[in-house]
Amino acid sequence: MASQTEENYLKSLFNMANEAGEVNISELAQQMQVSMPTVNSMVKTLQKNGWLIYEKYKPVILTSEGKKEAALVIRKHRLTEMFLVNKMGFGWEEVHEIAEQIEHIHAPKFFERMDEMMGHPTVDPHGSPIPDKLGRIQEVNYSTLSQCKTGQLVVLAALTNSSTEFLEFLNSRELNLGKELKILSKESYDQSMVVSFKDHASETLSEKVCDRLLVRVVG
Amino acid sequence: MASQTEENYLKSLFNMANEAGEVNISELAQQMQVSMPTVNSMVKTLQKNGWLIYEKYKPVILTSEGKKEAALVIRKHRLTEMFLVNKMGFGWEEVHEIAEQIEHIHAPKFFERMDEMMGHPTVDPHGSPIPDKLGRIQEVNYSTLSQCKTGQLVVLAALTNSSTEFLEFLNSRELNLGKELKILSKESYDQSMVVSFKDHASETLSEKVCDRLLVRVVG
DNA sequence: CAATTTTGTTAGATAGTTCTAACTTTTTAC
DNA sequence: GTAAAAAGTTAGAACTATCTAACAAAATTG
Repeated sequence: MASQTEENYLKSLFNMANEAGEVNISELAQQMQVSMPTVNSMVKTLQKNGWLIYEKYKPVILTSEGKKEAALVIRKHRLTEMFLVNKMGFGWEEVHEIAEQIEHIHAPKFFERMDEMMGHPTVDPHGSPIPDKLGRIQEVNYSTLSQCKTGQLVVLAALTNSSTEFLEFLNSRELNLGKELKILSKESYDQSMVVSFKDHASETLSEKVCDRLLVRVVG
Repeated sequence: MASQTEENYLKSLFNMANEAGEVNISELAQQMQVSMPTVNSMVKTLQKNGWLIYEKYKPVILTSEGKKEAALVIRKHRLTEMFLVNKMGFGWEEVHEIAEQIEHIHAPKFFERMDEMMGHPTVDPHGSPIPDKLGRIQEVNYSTLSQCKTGQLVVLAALTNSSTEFLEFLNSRELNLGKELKILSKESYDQSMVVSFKDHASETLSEKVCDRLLVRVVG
């Protein structure tokens, strides 16, 4: 069984892996907010425990067991976030830090019960997919709002970034998942976009914001 | 802030303290399932951090800060147990191990929300009092069923032991908190008691069981 | 391609929590 | 009131997760 620290490394590795499934030591050190020697010794431990493959001066690669373990921690995290929002009344901007702790609880029944109570949700409050009990994650590919064209009708489905500040920004504009947006125009100078809500006035969104909004095109 | 290990020591110390508030090193070692040298070094740490008073070869005594810290961990434990039973449908025999982990979560809002959702409960599913936000614990003094006399009418209010096995025994007899029992007789040979339930046949309970049932006398 | 920068490794140290072995103090019991 | 038992302490070690300093390899860049 992975320690809490190991679980956090696995989670980061899972989230950072590129197409080749590789992650550099320095990237991981930055992500984990520890020094490179710390990562160096930890990847040796993780390799010893079978979670990843590591060779001197090479990027690390998760094994399939490592990926599964990581996905199961992410499952606990995302189920918890969903539970906190749907069953306990928290805002989507409040749940990350709490879930960051609860994801390390070893109590299968507890997470099973959450899952049942919510009717087996497939995404968390930020639209990220919840891996299944076997650690399989169903990838959905949304477009960023930036990639959409003027005139398109889209539904806000997920976020590429879920920082508290961004979530609070979205709250202030009443931009929540499921919101239908019509793209009125795109400013070629700064890539900002003007969108209208179903029943509201129109709103201008900066490129930075548009890059972080994942949408499903519906018309 | 106390570490998870420190919190566990404080909790045990709080629960084990006698009238004088004293706990021996060997008792604590047994309770915590570690060696005496481990306890010795940990009580030095706990003293350094202001949680208790310790002198060589003397029993240890919690400071008021130590008591408060312990009570707040116990509060989180008991609120969690109550939440698991009342809001998530767990049985009272299933919740201890889960609460044992969740009690170490640092997220005041999370426990506040549980407390609110349950309408500020004062006891946990086993009848133990839930300390308030300031760590104050309201002591109630029930009698054990053993101490009661033939003919008395009592209500099951709490337990002196909440082991899974005992709770499963109580489940098998449909003995839950709030149950009204009439004491029909007491066997002087082995101190076993015959009680009748409101709407059931009578049942014989051994001394061991009667010692572990805390009741409120109602008639 | 050689110099510099970036990335990664090794060595050695620290802090927390635990252990065993050996020793000391306190308590118990004849 | 001494001898044995129980309780407690010290010393020294291990393991996990971290650090800094120093060095080495790989990548970048003029």
